[in-house]
Amino acid sequence: MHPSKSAVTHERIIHAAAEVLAERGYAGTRLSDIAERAGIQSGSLYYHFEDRDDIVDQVLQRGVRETRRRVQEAIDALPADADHRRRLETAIVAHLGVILEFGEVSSASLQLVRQLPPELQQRYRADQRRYGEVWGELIRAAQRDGAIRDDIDPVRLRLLIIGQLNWVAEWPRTAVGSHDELTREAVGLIMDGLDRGACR
Amino acid sequence: MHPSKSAVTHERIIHAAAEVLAERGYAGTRLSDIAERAGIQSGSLYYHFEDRDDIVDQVLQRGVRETRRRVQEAIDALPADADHRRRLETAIVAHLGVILEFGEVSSASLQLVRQLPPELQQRYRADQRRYGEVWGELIRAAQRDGAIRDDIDPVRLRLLIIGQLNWVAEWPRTAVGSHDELTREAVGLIMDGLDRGACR
DNA sequence: CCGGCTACCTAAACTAGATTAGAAATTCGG
DNA sequence: CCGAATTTCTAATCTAGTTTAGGTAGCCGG
Repeated sequence: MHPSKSAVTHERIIHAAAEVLAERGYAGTRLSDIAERAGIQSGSLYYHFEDRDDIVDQVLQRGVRETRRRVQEAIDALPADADHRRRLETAIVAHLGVILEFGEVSSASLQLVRQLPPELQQRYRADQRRYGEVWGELIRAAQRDGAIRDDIDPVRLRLLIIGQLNWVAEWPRTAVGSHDELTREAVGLIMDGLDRGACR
Repeated sequence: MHPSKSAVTHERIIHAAAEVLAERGYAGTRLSDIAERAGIQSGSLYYHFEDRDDIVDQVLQRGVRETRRRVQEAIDALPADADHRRRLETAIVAHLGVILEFGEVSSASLQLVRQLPPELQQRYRADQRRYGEVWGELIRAAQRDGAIRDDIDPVRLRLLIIGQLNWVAEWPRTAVGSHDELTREAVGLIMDGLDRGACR
């Protein structure tokens, strides 16, 4: 089965919308902008989507879900006996990977929440919470077994880490540089900050 | 001299606008919302400001400048012989302090840049760069003297740290908790991550 | 108590953008 | 190549929000 023409266009629209959302914010995103980047007329968007919010909704949903999927996958791919620090490090690399790869989409979905009308916001928070849980597990387990310092509230620790990674999506492209190098640096900064007393 | 009535209102508007901006983003910020929170009629805004963008501009400008001022002040207040780590730590505390205290304004000014029309964006970037320089100095000096690890590019290091702090403005209020505690935790996380090899 | 200045209000004009209805074009199985 | 289904376009409508123009109320020095 070939992807129907409609499916292809649908995809193109989602991608275009993600870019515009990241650039302009929720309210600043005009259908005409999306349409232009997708190479169609703005009226034509209504063939593929209910309305403006439907587009936004799908973009955001895809953002979190994709991120969660990738992080979960990366963790599951570890050998069963991988220790806590290794698991955390893997999650960090995966999360940052998504941000670097899908800068627009992920930063859009991460950062736009507050701007959304309550209706959209609510549906979206559920997904976000589910993703937070993945990290919550990792961190609590690591603290419980003494693999990382436990003098930081686990929730705040999660937010501090994820926030640091998320902000990378805001960087000017020139600062990002090599993805590998940045990843190495970010992991180093975070992990050594997690190290509790012990020397390397 | 008493602050003129106009000055007071002006202030109230700026504050109201900052809140709305943080909530709704640049394009989502309606004059009517600002007016409502400031307790006046939306047409009356034009007595105090040129136009919509003028309001936005002043909010953002105040955001960065106030942040820079406070951080700079905190550093200058240190004894002349304070070491590099102490200086960095002070900057972190000060920056986070602004975010916690002026959540709306600072998060607005930090996060909205990309959404702005080019005109506003440019004027704003200049201020932001100047603030970046304050940190740039601190970090480069610390690395030069071996006070912190130098295997992370100084620019990226600055962005990683500031970004982590900035994201706190995005947190749900419930997660923030005690300001002192959060500050302690954040400083700990960052500083120990900066420590290279040495044991505590 | 008057005139003028400051701070604000009201309502109407203007504009940009979302949405809709219906027509045109494209695709594709037969 | 035909015609139905799919996909896209066009132009008009509707709405929300910014801006403008002109008016009004309070305040203050004389």
